[in-house]
Amino acid sequence: MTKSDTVSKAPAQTFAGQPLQQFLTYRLSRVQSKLNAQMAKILRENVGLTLMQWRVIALVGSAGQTRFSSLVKESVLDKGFLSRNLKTLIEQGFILSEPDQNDQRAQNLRLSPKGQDAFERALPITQKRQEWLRKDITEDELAVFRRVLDKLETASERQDF
Amino acid sequence: MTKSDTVSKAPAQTFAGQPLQQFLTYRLSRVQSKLNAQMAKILRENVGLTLMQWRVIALVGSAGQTRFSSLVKESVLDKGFLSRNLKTLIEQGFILSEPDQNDQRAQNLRLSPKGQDAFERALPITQKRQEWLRKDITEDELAVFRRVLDKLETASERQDF
DNA sequence: ACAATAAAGTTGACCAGTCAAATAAAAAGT
DNA sequence: ACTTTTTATTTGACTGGTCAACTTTATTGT
Repeated sequence: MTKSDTVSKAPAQTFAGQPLQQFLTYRLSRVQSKLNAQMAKILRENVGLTLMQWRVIALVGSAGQTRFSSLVKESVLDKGFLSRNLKTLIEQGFILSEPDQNDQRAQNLRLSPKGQDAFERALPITQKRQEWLRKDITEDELAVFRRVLDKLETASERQDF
Repeated sequence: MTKSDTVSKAPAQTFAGQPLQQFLTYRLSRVQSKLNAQMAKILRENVGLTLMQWRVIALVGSAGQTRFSSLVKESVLDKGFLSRNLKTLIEQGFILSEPDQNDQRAQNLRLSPKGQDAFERALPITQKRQEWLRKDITEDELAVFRRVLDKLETASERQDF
């Protein structure tokens, strides 16, 4: 219709000789960002949480009583990142922080009732979504998928390119 | 040794019922960031380019003479992102920008000799690395991998969760 | 007991990315 | 010819995320 219904060559293929790297980088990040976007939407609509809020709440919720440093170790999140997000969640009343008796540096973290409630409402939804995502993927496919990711990860760690 | 040799449960598994979402999100982003980091390193050491410089140079280089707007369409990059990066690459002398004769809004872009040189030096390296990455992955595995990504992407686009 | 070191958290600075608003020129409609 | 709409590009503002420096409190070594 529009005059600039531009020629539209095969979009990604235009790119000279980079099919795999192209494919990998591009697809990986695209899929990931779509998964995140969807998850964010689901959480927003069903529980009223942002992805980030959920991440941290899930972390604390499934750990029970923890300390900041344990979270940093268990999750793979950055200290700074976690610290800031935790702070806003505490301000928002999802998480309670109490100074540790024995160690004045440390703070003990746990969900507030409000946080616990959010956690309990979100959890089954995330599980349901998980099953939903998986339902079209066979065990075999998933196994291969994991294996390829492993191989890629391993390769990407090697120095001897 | 230390008194706070904290109990250290199985690290990732601690996380309640999220294996897949966990797995997907976490693994995907990890693999991706490792691939990027490695690529960045290779480019830095062998060609002296940053990943970002390379991305844009590769884009312009394989397109030949283009316009900004075409790049935006072909790549999936954000306008703003591209505009800024292009600007710095022009300042750095990798890319030449000439106003279009017919359309005063548009600029024609192409690699400068310096940019062309960088492109030609980087290209074979990226291809070599690509083969290197692939060498442990069979055709079948790759096919499944793609298929799973497709399925995930499709699922992540659906609204009817 | 006391200096050196390490651990817990916080903060500041910074880069990548996304989105939306702004500017400016061209094309279309009347 | 003149207003409206579209297209091209830039800029600003904001989020997510990483890194490193910094403060405070414990721990360790002497």
